[in-house]
Amino acid sequence: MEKNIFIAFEVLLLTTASGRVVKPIGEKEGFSIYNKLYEFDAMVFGQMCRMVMTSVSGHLLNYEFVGTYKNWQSCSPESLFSAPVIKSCSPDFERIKKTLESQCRSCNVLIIWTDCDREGENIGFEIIDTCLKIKPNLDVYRAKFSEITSPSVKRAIQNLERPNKLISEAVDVRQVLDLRIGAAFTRFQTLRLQKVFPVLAENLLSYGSCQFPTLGFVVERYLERENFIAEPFWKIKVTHEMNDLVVEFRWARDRLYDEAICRSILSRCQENPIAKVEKVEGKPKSKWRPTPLDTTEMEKIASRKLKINAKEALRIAEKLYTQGLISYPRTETNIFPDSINLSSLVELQTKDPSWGGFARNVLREGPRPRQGKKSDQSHPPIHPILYSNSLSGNEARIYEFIVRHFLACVSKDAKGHETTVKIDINGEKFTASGLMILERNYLDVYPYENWSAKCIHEYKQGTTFTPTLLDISESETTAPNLLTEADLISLMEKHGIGTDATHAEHIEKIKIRSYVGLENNTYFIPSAIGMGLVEGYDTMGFAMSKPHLRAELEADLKRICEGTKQSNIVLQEQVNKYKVLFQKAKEQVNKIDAAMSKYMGENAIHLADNEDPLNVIMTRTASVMPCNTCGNDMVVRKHQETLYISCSAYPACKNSIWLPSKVMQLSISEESCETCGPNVKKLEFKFSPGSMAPYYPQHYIGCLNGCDQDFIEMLGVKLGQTNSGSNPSLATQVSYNYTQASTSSGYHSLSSLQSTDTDDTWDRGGGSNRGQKRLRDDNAGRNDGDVPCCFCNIPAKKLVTRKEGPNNGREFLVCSKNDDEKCNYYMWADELTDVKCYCNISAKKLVVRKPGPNQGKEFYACSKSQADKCNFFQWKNENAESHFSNTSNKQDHTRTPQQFRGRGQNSARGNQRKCRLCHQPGHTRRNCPQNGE
DNA sequence: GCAAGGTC
Repeated sequence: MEKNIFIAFEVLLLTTASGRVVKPIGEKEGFSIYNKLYEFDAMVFGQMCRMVMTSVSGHLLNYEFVGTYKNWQSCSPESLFSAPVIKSCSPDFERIKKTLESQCRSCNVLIIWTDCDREGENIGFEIIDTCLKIKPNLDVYRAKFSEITSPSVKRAIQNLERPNKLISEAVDVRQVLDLRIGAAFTRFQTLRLQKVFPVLAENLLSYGSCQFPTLGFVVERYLERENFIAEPFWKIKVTHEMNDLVVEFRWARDRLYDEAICRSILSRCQENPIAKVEKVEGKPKSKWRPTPLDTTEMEKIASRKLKINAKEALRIAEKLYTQGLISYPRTETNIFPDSINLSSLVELQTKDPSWGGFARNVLREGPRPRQGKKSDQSHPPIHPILYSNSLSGNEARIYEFIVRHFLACVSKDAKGHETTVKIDINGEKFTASGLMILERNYLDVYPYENWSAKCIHEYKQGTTFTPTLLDISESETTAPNLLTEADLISLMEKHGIGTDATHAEHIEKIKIRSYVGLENNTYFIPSAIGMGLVEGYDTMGFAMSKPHLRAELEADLKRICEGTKQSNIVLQEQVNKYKVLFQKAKEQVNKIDAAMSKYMGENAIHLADNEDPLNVIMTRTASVMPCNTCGNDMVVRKHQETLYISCSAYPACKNSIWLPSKVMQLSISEESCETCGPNVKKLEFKFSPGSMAPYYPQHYIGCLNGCDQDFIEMLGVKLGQTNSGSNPSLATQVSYNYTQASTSSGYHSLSSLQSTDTDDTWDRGGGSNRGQKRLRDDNAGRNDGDVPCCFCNIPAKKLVTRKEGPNNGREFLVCSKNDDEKCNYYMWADELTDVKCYCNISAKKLVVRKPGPNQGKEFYACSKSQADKCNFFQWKNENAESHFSNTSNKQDHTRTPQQFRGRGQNSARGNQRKCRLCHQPGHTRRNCPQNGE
């Protein structure tokens, strides 16, 4: 084998280069139980290669705000337009990422097989970025396929391309914009309206670039209907009754909106009310079978005909897909590729008592699919894969519909014969038509459509007859119907709002948010909240609820893909555009209040400026000065009783200035520092009595940017990293880095952590430790119990199990950070040991359970989860010196755990002996814990 | 507590 090729799929598929699904040489578990690994050999680049294949499940990484920007109360919504965002892996996807990281080590080439659309390209780059971090010299290719069939896969592997960064960048732009705009406007309108209308206190009033236009469609149709003025119109009605059959003729002028003219035409007809048959025409007429089924069509028909809403229909289809009964349900394709074996799929259905006979007929004639015009280049139309007769309820109904639709679209159009009769009554023309159905064909298997025959008399050209009725009829125009779910999906598709996979979600979202409701369980009607929001922004002159904002972005994204516009420029322009809209919306927020008030029938509470929740946040999160590390705002914060000034990008940036306990109050003054410039605000301090030198007043207004050296020294803030001020020696930033906080033993006392707020507990550093916050060494080893560090390398928190059961009362340790920041460290206190693993955390003690010579013997191993743990292993009664059975390798004995770890990585190249049984270093097969012999 | 996009 020359090369190892690592392929990553967006959805799982096992093929060889020839495209045949094969029995893999090896199937092994990755870290994620849902994303397996397969190994097989295939010919690539003219040589036989060992392929390792796995899948990811959609996006691996997600943009999110960091630190204080996640918190609604800690930053202004407006700051979200420029707040730092990071792309990170959510916990659910960590295992998939780990599989990629571990597998790519042994590969030379990476081939991306994600869907060949924009999102797929972006997912591809998430995989690439993940793997290149581990193995920078991987050669990366992109397989481009038009569908997942044997010839297409074969063609793709023989014509590998390079991944397209531009396409991926366009998706990044969309992601960042959706996040910034969605979060900023959601927080803005939620915070404001909850305060102004207490009745909304529990409502989340979200804004999103897809959900809002979706709401807009509903409101627009509702208003069209409300504002509709009916207009009367008149028609001339002609019927001809004979042998109990009434034939109705249509007027060639259809309708007239002027009664007088219509009546005068009628009078003329009545002067000589004889109908002359001018033409009788007969021609074949077909009713076309449906095109192969794509997602939106499935949702629309399910909603219209089965009365199962789009969200539920898609959920059921996904379930049928995971059961292997139908093909992938999220597809925009309505064309069957030539290579798909339709006969065998039809064959599977021949055993069914209801549609089996029809399927046999199709087989006899040979399946002939009617082809549509859409292709997503990835997935075939939705079709049954296996036969099932054991489903029930809506699952059975959706499955039956998919089967019937499939059989219908590969059968034949219905055929009929249409007769059209044209008559003349004293100069006015009328027509009537009849329909005879000759062959029902697909209609026999497709009850979701019908075709009615229409009878007509036998007329002969040149003959005459006297109409039974010749009169005028009056009607009026009717308002358009409210939108059904199927109408809404059609509008979303037409205007490019959402994707096939998300239409149903956006509709569901506006229902959950109480922006819309359903009338007669069928027609969408906007709620007071929905009306108020849309009209509020409309009165400002913004088309927030119209689809064209999204359409403009789509056009720009296309330019990025084509290389005619740079992604950073598009992002900047779009962010600026929405930021201006946001600022205007904030200025005119009263208009939203007024519109909401109008529809909700509630008075808006008038808020003074200092009561406006947005202003309150602004005051609290006002910038003291720019951070000298990252440029974001430094803001005043408080931890328990201790005031400090920290970078708003925490934890991405940990720059902070902790103030001593003698600072009792701190506020930002209106005044900027004359020396440091307009962006640096002076601070108003109030000190505890007698805590400062006599010449400092108890109230003092000063700058902490570095220009006021006397004050900084008096305050007791140690000088740290140089600020960007004029005098580098006057810097004030003190960086507290928890990872530096370990004592020599690596253990901290719980009591020392709890007392961090008192100034004396901390050694603010000096000399080589300048700028680093350290715990005093004498805190280690106190009687109240040493505690180990968690994965964040800060002392863990000890808790007691309260849940009833065998562990009730047992102590355990977890990360001491807040819920949204804490790591997943978990350890029983009674399993704590002094031994540290390669991760430099306390190892746990375990017992060999496997029967054999080692059964009952105790050993130490990494305490992290299976997915995260290192290779550390040590028998309990052997000291660190005996880790390695290779005694000639003396220098290893003095290595630190970190060095061992480095060594462990080298060992992949064969420098270090590993156990032949479990392939872990540090012991031999003879004393391996897995050795049951 | 926020978006939209993948997907299991």
